[in-house]
Amino acid sequence: MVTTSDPVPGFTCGLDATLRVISGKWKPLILYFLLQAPNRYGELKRAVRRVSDKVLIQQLKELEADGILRRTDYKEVPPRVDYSLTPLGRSLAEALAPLCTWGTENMAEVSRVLAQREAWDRGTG
Amino acid sequence: MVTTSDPVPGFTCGLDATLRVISGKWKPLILYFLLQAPNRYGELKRAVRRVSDKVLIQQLKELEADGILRRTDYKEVPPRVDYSLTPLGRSLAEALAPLCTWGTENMAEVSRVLAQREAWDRGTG
DNA sequence: ACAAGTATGCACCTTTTGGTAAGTATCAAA
DNA sequence: TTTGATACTTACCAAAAGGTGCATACTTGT
Repeated sequence: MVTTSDPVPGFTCGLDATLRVISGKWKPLILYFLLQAPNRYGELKRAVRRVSDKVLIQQLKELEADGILRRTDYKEVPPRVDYSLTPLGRSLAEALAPLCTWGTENMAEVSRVLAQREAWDRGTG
Repeated sequence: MVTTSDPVPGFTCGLDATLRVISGKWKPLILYFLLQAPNRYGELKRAVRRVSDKVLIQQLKELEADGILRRTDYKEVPPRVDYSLTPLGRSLAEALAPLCTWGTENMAEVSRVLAQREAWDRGTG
């Protein structure tokens, strides 16, 4: 099979386009927290529990490059930087809201099912 | 640092829960296509362009294990199997709709910005 | 004097994820 | 009879993604 690799993708649909922007282990969570308000780097880092510095910075940079968020460096010392959503970013974060709701409503179901899958993975994997 | 690994996660929020279910390169696309037309393996494979058999099957299995979709094997020969959303799956797929819309509305922006990032990645990498 | 907090960068390494190519059983069309 | 379609499976491998730990430069609190 010849996986025709397009130099400029050309998405199969809107969802495809969106996924290119939000794929990254912590990106949706970053957007979610930024929508509520926390902005300084340290706060974000504490909000997005268990993320490593390297990856958090990296994903913030990508989101900035994609015009989703804006970085403001106050040039103070000790360093003070904050991150906020651009209008584009805000609209994206809002589009994520139904997923939050879904997760909240089905959290019990999800955690049950995920626990099962882990057990099963250990047997199969 | 000691990354406290929880045996049973305990999500930080609803979004976190949802992400556990839909993470996988092609899962959201699978849900999206199944919402429009519950259907056969081969059709799905053609719809989700560029996915490999191995991964498509694997993600279908996980979604089935998670109660998102249902697999029906007609026990015919040549094989005939189809996949459809469960009610839970349908609600999830519906929650994805705003992301499709967002992607469609901002597709130009997204592809521009993504092309830039690729160029930049090659410089920085 | 020393630790801690601040926002990052970097080298190195592990884990996770996904892809390739081959094979299975059966039937129908060429 | 060879080919192709069907829905998978498996072994092997490459790439992507993420994590760890150390370093920076300056300040505030102990």
